[in-house]
Amino acid sequence: MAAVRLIVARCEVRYTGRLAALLPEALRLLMIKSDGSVLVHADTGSYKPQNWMTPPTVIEEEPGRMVVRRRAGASEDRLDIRIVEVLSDVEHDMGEAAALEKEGAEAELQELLAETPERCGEGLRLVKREFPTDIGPVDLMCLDGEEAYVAVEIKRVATLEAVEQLCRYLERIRETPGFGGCRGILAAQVIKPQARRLAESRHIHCAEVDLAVLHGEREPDLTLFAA
Amino acid sequence: MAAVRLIVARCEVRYTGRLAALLPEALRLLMIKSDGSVLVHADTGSYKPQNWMTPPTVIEEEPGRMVVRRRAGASEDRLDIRIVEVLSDVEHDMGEAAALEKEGAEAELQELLAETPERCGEGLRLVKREFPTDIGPVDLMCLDGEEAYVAVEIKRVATLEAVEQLCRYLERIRETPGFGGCRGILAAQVIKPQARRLAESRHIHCAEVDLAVLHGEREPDLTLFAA
DNA sequence: CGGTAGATTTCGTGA
DNA sequence: TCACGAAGTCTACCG
Repeated sequence: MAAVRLIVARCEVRYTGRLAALLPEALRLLMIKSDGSVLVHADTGSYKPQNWMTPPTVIEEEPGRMVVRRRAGASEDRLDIRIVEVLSDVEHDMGEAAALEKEGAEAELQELLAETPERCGEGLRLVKREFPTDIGPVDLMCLDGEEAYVAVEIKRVATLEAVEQLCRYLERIRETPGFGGCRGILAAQVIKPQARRLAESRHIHCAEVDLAVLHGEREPDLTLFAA
Repeated sequence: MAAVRLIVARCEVRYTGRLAALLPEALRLLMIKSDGSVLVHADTGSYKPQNWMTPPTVIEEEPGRMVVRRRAGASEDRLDIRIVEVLSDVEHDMGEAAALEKEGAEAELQELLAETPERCGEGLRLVKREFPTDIGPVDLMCLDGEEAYVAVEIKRVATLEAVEQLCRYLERIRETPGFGGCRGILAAQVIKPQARRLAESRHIHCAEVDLAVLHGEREPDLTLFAA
């Protein structure tokens, strides 16, 4: 049954599991979803609940008290809600909800750069997307004008981590016969200054790419949502 | 005014900003908090809203439509909500909500290990917490029984990243006069197998620490929540 | 089920 | 304000 239950109550919420957390007594909003999720929201603190339990859960309810348990191996996670006063308690049937359609995440950036790899570096042409190594796939494997391999790591925002990730891959790739001279390129919409410095000190080229420009170069009717 | 407005409505939600996302028409729960946050929840998909806008926001409302805007430099983020049918629209005053008190996060682990550094390695004694390097502070700097420096990186869960973070620090520390022989130790409640392998291949010692044991060794009345 | 990487990450802290 | 690192991260994907 696809429904959401909303309770506005004065309550105290205690979480024990990976850590211990106490939410002192106050008016709060409890949201209980049909998949067993329990969210405790306040009137501020957007997006993230103050306290919560992700499914699968077992919910025990008695007057003045609600206990939400989650079984995941040895460590028992639980949410103890001590309810002092209930101001509202309603349930809404929600029916089916279609999935979210997204456009513009890293996956799309990779798609666009696979179409025009020269945006990452002059003369580049694509060899393979998701080029496999034994520790995971590199986003793009290309060849440059001098027939040398170039591994491209793509990020929406490139941080130090991205540089490290690319270096891990390069380490492995260069051990592969024929790939000894493989270069690395970090391509991202935004490259953080520290990431750029580390990349340059490791002889990794940085390419900041503009999504709008990339979009302008492809067929307009390929975009998900027309204007 | 500390209040939360809850709307159950059949609606379509479109986000444009860092990416474009479309949520097709369906029954959804809209939560509007007093700080301007707008959350769109479905009956499943716990914790995370399907669509949202973080404060500060400007909300325009007219029959059948709600537009939430956020100004942050050049890129205009906006949430367009086309409302077909409103099933419920209520507002709840929430009063003040005290902050969450936490215990058991990485900060506490660092505190406990600073008190008993020998838990990370035999004969260790603390020199300094948050020992500075030019790329950021190392969690603990210690001396071992042979008067050699040891840098300790503390994590709740240690992944590959943690190893690389520690390696970055060690690189810098060892360039400092007097610290040329500085060793590294990775201390965590949980060390992922791959992280352990990488650490060992880089001659970094791994120490899995038990929070309960550490707790048992300190003054009982220092704990946040008594039993 | 465990591990890795992405996220409109969000959130806090320190410079 | 900006940048970095933690998070009960959560979530999707791949083995």
